[in-house]
Parts: sequence; structure tokens; C-alpha cells
Amino acid sequence: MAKKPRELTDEALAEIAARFAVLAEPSRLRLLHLLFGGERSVGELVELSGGTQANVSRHLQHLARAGVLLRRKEGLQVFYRIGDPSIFQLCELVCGSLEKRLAKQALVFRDAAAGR
Amino acid sequence: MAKKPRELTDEALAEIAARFAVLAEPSRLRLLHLLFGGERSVGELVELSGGTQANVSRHLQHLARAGVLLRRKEGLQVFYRIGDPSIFQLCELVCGSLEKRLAKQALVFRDAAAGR
DNA sequence: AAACTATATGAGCATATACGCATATACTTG
DNA sequence: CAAGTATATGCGTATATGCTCATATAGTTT
Repeated sequence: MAKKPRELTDEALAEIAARFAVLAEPSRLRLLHLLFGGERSVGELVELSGGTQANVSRHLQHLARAGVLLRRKEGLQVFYRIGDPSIFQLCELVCGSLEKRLAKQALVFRDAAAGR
Repeated sequence: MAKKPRELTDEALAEIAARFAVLAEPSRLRLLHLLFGGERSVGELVELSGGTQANVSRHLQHLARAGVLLRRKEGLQVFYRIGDPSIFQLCELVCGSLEKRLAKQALVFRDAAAGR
């Protein structure tokens, strides 16, 4: 399975950037993380996340419009769930890379404290 | 190798969000993409990306401070290169996921045009 | 249909950040 | 050390976006 070089029009770049932007907010990440445990209603997410109802609703819509979440309405309630499995891998990758970076920095400081 | 559940303090969330935010700008993504081909000087990147010198410089610093790029100074010139290999996988993941999403949308429209 | 509940949305404000322009800094060469 | 080149930075401006508060919409229950 050879890897083709991808074209990179301005439009494509904008789309990719938008995708990353969706994940660039702590509140949204918290909601995503809560949804890693499975489907939840807006009300539950409000409680669990500690955010206000208005903000949580907006963030969920944002994520859904970006294709990251799926929405299911049932009576008065609306349930959201992860709609794009690649999110898990994205978060794993970023967390792993951050971990490495911090570990490296820690070493630097340790060595500096030890007089190099 | 079992996967531990990760803690998610506000601080950690902010760091992860910051990491994604770095990638949430088309100009920076373009620079990254250019650097996928190997190390480049700021001047080269200015030419290749079509951005202004000031902006390119700032974006590169931004990426470097985030640990995504590495900086090497040689005489008058400064060379940047990818410093975090996970970037490749991140971009692959996002591109792949976008591709899938657009393909799905295309199907929806095709079916709609065909009278469902 | 009136009251009630869950979710979504409009408006205004505050903040972040990308850009352009000018200039500063760092290094090289004459 | 003066002039030249490559990169970085200060500052003002425009735009985007998250937040709060209030209110609208959709669906249920009595």
C-alpha cells in the first residue's frame, strides 16, 4: 500500500486547520473525553463537565458539525457520541508526544541542577 | 502493554489544546508540509510558502516553541526541521478522516440527486 | 392548551491571535 | 567599523471565538 503524496491547495489546508481547531479547546476536549466512555445526553455532560448549559450545547454542536460527534434526539433529550474513531488515535498521539517532550525537559532540568 | 486511563486535569487539557492549536493554522500547516521534505532555511520557506518574512519567522518560532520544529543556526541563516515525528501521523490521521467524511457526504448528495 | 423540561440560539463583551509595517538584532564582509 | 544580509520583534489593527445572560424552540405532561 504505497503512500501517495497529497495535494495541498489552500482550501485543503484550511480544512485540515479547521479540523485541528475543533480540538484546540480545553472545554471541547473535556467533553470528548467524557464521551470516550460512551453516549451521553447534553444534561449529563453539563453536570459532568461543570460547564454552563449554553456553552456545552454550543461546543457539542461545534463538534458535531465538524463530524467528530454524532447526534441522536430522543424525546426532550439529545444524545451525543463519538462519530469519528480517529479521535482516539489523535488524542493518544498528542498525549504521547507531550509526554515525551515533558520527560525530555525534565531531564534537562535535572542535569542542570546536577551541575550538568 | 495495557493502556492506562489518563488523568485529565485542567492543565493537561490546556496543554493538549495548545498542541492542537499550533496545528490549527493553514500557514503553519503549509510550512510543516514544506518541511516534510527536509530541513529548510527561513528564507527558503519564505519563498516557497509565499508568506511574508515576518509572518513566516513568527510561525516557525511558534512551531519550534511548541516542540514541533527544531532550530539550527548557521551563520546568518536559521534552519528549521521537523522535531516531532508524531506530526506525520497526526496529519495522516486527519487527512484520512477528512477524506472519509467528504466521501460520505458525496454519497449523500449523489443519492439525493438520484432521487434517493 | 398551559405549564414544564431539555436543548438551542441571539446579542454583547472580552480576549486571543494573525497580519502588515517598520525597525531591531545578529552575523558577515569589505 | 561601516555596509549589507538574514532573521526576529514591537506595535497597531482587524477578525475570530469563547463566555454570560436572556430568550427561543421543541417536546412532554397534566
